[in-house]
Amino acid sequence: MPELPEVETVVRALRPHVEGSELLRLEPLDPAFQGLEGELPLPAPVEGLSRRGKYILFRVGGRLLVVHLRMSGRLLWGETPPEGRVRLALRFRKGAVFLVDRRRLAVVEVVDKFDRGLGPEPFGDLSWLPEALKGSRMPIKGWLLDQRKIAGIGNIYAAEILYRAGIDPRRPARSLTGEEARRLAQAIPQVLKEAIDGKGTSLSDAEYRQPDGELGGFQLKLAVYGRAGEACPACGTPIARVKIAGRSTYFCPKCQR
DNA sequence: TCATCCCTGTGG
DNA sequence: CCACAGGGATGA
Repeated sequence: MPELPEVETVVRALRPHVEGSELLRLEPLDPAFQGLEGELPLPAPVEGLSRRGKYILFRVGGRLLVVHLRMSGRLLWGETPPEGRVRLALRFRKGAVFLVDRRRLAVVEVVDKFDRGLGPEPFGDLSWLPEALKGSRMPIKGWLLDQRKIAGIGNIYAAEILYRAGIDPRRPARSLTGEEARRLAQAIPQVLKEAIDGKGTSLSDAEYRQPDGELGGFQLKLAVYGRAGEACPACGTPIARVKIAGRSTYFCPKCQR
């Protein structure tokens, strides 16, 4: 479910609640998380809350509590447990962070050092991109989804970014011209920032929520994702859907070449 | 570089 | 009933 914009939205919303607050205890409500509590020297203040790619990092007592929401995880802030399958609670004096996860795919662990082999964040100077694409025969869509190459892009935003850049998602990465690669390098941070401004994408109300339970807003601005058969906003051509690397991929066959 | 699997729920 | 779902680790 959550890609970078959703994870960033979650981190920004939780930060004022947890940063500098004392984490009192970790309650595993799902057996998979038993034993996690012993890994942290509690109680201890949360020294920092940050995001790297799609990972959420709580710095506590010199260690890192790492959360990845995968497809269906949510982090909600509240005083009492929310509806749904609550798997873990991080208790503070004034409330708690609840991990809700319908599919039980979310991952939580405690580490001393965070190293997942992630590629660079998709912001700032992306002038390295054109050169990086040259080595790969992967479809450009698959390349964008590979977290080792660039961190944080998922299935929705890969589609939206390639639409914005006017590039066919099936093209081998190394077939992009310098001009196309530069368009891509522009589209990546543009689309992601717009999605963060929109507080993320909630496609169905069963999935992504902000920590206060509200839906995101960017689903209203999606140009192609989930819109197979609908008219391209620019040219009216029906949006096509194909599978790339096992994932549904949406694009405009006329605008994206 | 690709299928397969993890897990559960929903929608066609 | 089966296909599919916003992610990613794994092994061929």
